[in-house]
Amino acid sequence: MDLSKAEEDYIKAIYRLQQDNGQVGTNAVAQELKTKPASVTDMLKKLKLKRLLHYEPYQEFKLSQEGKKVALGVVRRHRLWEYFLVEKLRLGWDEVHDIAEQLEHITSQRLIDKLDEYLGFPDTDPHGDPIPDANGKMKVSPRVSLAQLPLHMPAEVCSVGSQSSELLEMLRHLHIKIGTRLEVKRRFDFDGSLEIKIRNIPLFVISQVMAQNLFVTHEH
Amino acid sequence: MDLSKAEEDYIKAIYRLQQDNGQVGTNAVAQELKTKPASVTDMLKKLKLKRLLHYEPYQEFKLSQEGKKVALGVVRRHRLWEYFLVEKLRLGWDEVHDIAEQLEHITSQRLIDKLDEYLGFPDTDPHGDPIPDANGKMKVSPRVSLAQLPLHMPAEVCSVGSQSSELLEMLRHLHIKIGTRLEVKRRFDFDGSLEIKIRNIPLFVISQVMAQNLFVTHEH
DNA sequence: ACTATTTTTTAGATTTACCTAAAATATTTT
DNA sequence: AAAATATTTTAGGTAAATCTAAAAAATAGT
Repeated sequence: MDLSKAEEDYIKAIYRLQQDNGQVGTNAVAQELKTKPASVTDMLKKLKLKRLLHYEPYQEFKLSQEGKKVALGVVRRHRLWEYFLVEKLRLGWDEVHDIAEQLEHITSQRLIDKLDEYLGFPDTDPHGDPIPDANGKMKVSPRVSLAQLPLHMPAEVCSVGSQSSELLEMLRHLHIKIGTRLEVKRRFDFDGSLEIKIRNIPLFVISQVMAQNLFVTHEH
Repeated sequence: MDLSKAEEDYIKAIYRLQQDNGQVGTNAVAQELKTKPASVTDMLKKLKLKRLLHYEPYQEFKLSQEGKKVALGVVRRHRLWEYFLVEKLRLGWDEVHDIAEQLEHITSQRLIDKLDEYLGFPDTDPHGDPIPDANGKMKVSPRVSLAQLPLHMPAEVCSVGSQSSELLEMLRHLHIKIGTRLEVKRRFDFDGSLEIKIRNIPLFVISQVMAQNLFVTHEH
């Protein structure tokens, strides 16, 4: 079955919303794709017809098994390309998302297999998100937001909560990237800000909003 | 100005036909793009409106200066990607054309600049065709078809006349690739076949059709 | 339980890139 | 030069993906 760019975009969006929020609505999908709810309804019908989606008018909808497989394929392509763009072409991690949005729609199994091999079968993309393997499996490592990390516990940044270039640009300014080791030294009750320590850098403060968008791993 | 995939495809096709045949017609374009002459007419009007094409009904048409620039951009992207697919991902030179047809439509100047740099600013693609640089300039090396090469003159294969996988597959079978050094030992009047000598390989014969599709350079 | 609000769907248009069939124009042949 | 043939264009239609505006259904508020 060959899908259009639009179909793939909808499936990917529905998948994302399903994972993050549990339930999905036409409004949410429309917002995600910068389109209108009426257009979403049209697409839902088409995806149902292609058996990629379970859907009845006015009811909850969710991806079918087949639909999930498609979504994972798109995510896999997107993240492999992002890895390529950052690690090989040396583009900044804040400028690769939009390019990967286009590359992800190129469907050649052979291309993706070779790319994966060329990159050394990476299992996370430059933002720390897991890359599904050829069978759709991905390593989901337990992660904790910085906002929940106990004080004085050494931890390592493993992913960011969003792809927005504003966030990524700010992180670059703060010298925080995937793999950065840090520790929370203090938590301010006033506004939830955290004081952070990174090796070789003086203590500094980040907002609660930022903390909620930074995920870390730590040795128990 | 942002162009659709269809518009880029038409411009590229018209450019190719212009170079190869001099004059172009709606029929030729239609055949090249596997579409119908009526559809070509529609597009010609649109391209004229965008000032990419000089066109009046029932008359010859040709790309404007601006149109040629667009065409060279598409060709540049196509050939850089082909180079990447063969030299980096190690795909066969007979399987990269279709993939590059898709990749060529991804328009991010930044992406292409970085790709070019990553590849080391190559000036020919895996089929020996010149890659336009960022300004649209390309090194056109004087090339002679094997059918015209004088007997016993050592020469080096520098490009092939078509991208068809049938041709490329046959060349692989014959151990001929870009850079292969060879010599024409004999020319048969009967059907224009040539007897070829390649170092380390016994003499063998190729057809006239094949000879016309192989281009070589030689020291005068 | 019944409004009020929000969400979702339908109905009807629009745009892009196609198509077929027929008309208009060019070109070639006799 | 007229007839026959080619090519190109017009006219009108289709499918995909979108839109707006209005109707239908679900959810929430009192």
